[in-house]
Amino acid sequence: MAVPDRQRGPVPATVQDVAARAGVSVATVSRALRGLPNVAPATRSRVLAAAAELRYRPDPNASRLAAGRSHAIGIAMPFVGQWYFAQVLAGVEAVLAGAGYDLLVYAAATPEGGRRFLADALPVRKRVDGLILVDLPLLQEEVGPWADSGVRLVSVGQRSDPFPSVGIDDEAAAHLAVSHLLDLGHRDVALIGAAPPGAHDFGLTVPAARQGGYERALEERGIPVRSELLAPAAFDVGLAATAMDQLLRGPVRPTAVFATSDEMAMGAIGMARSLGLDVPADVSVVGFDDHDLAAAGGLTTVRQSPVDIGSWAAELLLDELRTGVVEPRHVLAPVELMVRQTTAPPRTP
Amino acid sequence: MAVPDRQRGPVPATVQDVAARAGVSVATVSRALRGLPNVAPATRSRVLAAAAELRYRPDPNASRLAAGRSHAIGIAMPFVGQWYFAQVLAGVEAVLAGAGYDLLVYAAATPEGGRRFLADALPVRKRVDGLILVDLPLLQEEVGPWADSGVRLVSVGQRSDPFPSVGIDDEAAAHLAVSHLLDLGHRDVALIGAAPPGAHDFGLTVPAARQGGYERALEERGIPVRSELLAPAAFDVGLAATAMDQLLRGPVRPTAVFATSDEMAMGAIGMARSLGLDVPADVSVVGFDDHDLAAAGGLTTVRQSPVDIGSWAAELLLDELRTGVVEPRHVLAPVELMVRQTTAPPRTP
DNA sequence: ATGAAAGCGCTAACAG
DNA sequence: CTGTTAGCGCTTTCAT
Repeated sequence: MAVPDRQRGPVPATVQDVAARAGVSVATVSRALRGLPNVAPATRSRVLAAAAELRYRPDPNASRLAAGRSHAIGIAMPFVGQWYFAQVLAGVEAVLAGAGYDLLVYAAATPEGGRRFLADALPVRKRVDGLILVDLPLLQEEVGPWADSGVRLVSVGQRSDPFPSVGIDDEAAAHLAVSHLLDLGHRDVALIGAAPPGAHDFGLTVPAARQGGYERALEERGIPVRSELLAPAAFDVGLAATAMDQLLRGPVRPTAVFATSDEMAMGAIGMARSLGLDVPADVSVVGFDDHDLAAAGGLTTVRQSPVDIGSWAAELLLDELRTGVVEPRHVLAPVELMVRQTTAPPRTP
Repeated sequence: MAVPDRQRGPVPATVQDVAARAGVSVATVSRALRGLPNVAPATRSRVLAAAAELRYRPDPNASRLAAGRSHAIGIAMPFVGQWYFAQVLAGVEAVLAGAGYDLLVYAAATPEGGRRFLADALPVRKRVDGLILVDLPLLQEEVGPWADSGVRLVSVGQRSDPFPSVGIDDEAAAHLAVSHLLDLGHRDVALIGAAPPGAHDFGLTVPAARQGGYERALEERGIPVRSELLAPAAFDVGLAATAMDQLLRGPVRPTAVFATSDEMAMGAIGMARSLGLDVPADVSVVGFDDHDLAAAGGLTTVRQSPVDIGSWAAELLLDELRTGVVEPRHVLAPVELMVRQTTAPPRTP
């Protein structure tokens, strides 16, 4: 038996082989291939030619071990299957692929899972040079360990000072959405996606910020915030539908609803319609995100571009990795109100 | 200056440290920590204790280099942002995280990108032990190089013989959807998501298989397939809306439409409604996938569970990696017709 | 059951 | 500008 089952085919070439073929030392090969200075042009092209002929590919693990850098970055988030997260991931992936970095994905799945992940930097160190945290709340006491770990952090959405971040102004965006409803004449505006009790325990700020914008918009018009109109729904379509059902049967029936994600908005609209109500005639709904399906559904919403947000986060991280400089910038991504067909003035009684 | 900016904090412990602390050799530490046999129970617990005290974490790169295995798997797909792919990714991630494997993500973005990725196995070898190909068509001549590369392959959706795969029976699923429409009495049934000209050049079989099921259902009832009712839309919401627009204005106005993804179905429905038509009274629409938003939208569709498909693919791959045995199985995942509110009998004229 | 020692393939001083 | 030479931290024969 000549070869063990795996690993057939031509034995991969190593730096040694390339060096021999080019008639130089391995050090020169390493320099030439990585584009470092202090290599004579003629030598470099000889090395390049030899490498090409041998179809040489550096072993990433050997170089990671020797250099202490992985040329990989990680992205950690609550779920990979939800629209927003998948979009951010897409944006990150595109930038990293272009830069020749590997992308590792970590999903937290539950708040506890997120806590466990953030609580210990050791498992990821040496695996990635940097990490993008998407809507995962870093606690104050975890900052030090991560800073010491050598893993560069950038956060998306949820901010994690003192690390750089990319995201939108959630408070202002929510204010924009709710003001649109108020401008139309609504006064009984419900919030689907309110900050749930306990969210603060996990340090989540996004739901709270959006609720803050909702409250400010109401208060600016002298409309009191009523807890009966506040429904948490954990960014889940089904829970949003249930919440809508209860709101519509509740003591004060809202004439309009602000859902803090388009997925929740669609769940709410579906419920309203299955209850025989017309949207927007009977109840207006404004969402958040501008989901790929929002336009098709005629959904009025606040648009953000998670793909861009992901791209910027990746670029921020790559910059930091390349320059070594940590600029604790906070990039604010734009939002825009997209008025479509799910909002209208309240029915005049 | 005591320490270089990066890499502060306690210097990470190595096997050497653990060995010293436990009073054994590094070889024994290595064996004990990995649960290999031939380690006295007492010794093992001493090593475990020492490792815990030192907060030891093996350096993945060193072990990859020495052992020649990465304990990482990759997933390659056309897009990470689309619902189906994001779900598959979620399923894969969950299984791998549980198994302690790293997950690397590669997106092809274009057919050409996919071709380039598949054309050369070298870049991923040593990075991952296995690779899950989602709807990426491997050409015959690429099989050998991948088999030789040592990277284990499993495909999802699009099949890549002789490698194992997980997926649904696209032909049968489409047949199910279209038969539902025919059972309702429709005869002019359009297909949004037809195999585009050129798809075959890339070896894509999924659109063709779904179209095959559509055609068979019609033929079984003696209904001729008319090319005017066949519209490609590249799994894109906007293109589907455009296609719907043209179909509804075309020579033979369909009374029903089968869209090969829910996203396309929703685009089509949105267009129909904005044209003042009622769904399903004026035109029935059946989708494909059972997207998270399908139920909320009352969309009739063929359900599949991409999360499960991803999980199974990951498990297949892990089995193969652990046992070394390649069982060229083809796992067929279930589908189910979900009849909701977007389909009804054609209006009787 | 345990230890000694030889690498895995590459990078990074340090010389020259 | 180029070569020599240590390692990086772990796994794995081969002894014992």
